Amino acid sequence: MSPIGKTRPTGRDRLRDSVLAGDLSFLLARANALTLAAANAALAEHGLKARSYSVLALAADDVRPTQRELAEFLRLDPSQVVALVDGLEKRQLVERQTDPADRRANVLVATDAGRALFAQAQESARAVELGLLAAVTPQDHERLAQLLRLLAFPD
Amino acid sequence: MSPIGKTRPTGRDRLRDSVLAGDLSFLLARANALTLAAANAALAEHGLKARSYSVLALAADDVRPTQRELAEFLRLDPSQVVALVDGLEKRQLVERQTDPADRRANVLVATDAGRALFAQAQESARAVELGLLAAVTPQDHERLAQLLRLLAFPD
DNA sequence: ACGAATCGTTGAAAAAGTCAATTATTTGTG
DNA sequence: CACAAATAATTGACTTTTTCAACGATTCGT
Repeated sequence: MSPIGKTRPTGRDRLRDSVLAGDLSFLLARANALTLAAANAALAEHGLKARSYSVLALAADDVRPTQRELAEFLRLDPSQVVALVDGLEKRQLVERQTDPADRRANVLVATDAGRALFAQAQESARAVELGLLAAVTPQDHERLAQLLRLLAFPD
Repeated sequence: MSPIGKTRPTGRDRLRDSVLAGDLSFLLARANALTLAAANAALAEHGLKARSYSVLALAADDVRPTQRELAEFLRLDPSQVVALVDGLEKRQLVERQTDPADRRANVLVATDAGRALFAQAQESARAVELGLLAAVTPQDHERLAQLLRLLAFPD
């Protein structure tokens, strides 16, 4: 046995072996930062970012979300959703339709152009995701998604 | 069998059953947003946020990180680290020591007060984390951490 | 020894987030 | 029904965070 109980790792692993590196919040933040950067880079060629991609995805999926639902779902302030939708609507990718059931609310619907662009962007997004998950088996991928869902939707 | 192949869920689940909700990037972003908000709220009573907590954690752990290492590890711009360290140093929780091996670099070290505050803050952080993971078994907790590590440290 | 690279710092500019006020509409209650 | 309270979207002001280029000090490679 070594006479020293605990040896400090050297170089690259010094920080990775710290207490902080075991922290779930930290891992989540760092994983998210890397993933977000990769996604934004890939989506840029379609003139999208992760945010606008998310909005477009929901619109193209015929979810018909109101802006308020969007805000809650994406954890944004309603005023940020206004700007996001403005951008997509100006590009004619998406349309505001006043909800007939509640004329205060706007329901978001993708245009044909929006659906077409989303289909393309989705390809890029998928490719990025596969790249990031290169070290993860498909089973673990699904498992990870399940566990994250528990954190993302606590109720 | 129902004559309709696919039924749209109603109410709360409409968005949760969308394609986007299966997206790992999205789940990561939303889980991170909720976790970060909870952490910040809990750390506020110690005058910290997730960022400053992270820096303090590494300093208190005797990792002796340089500011550049901090920036890479926390995925921040070096200039943001300057501001972060300034704040902690003004409160005498942390000290800049010029690295004897490279006098361009500052190594971060926690003061006794910093270690004491960190110990307290760590309690709050742990409590929050447990709260968030109420629906997750300890085994799954560890599994989640492992999988996140793969995303957070791809190399 | 000397040019190129690196570390921390500064400051400016862009982007993102927060918040209160406003209008239009709906909901709940008498 | 009428009317007060609540809710959806929007706007504008304000703060915080992010991003970037430039700079002095120091180190590295040759």
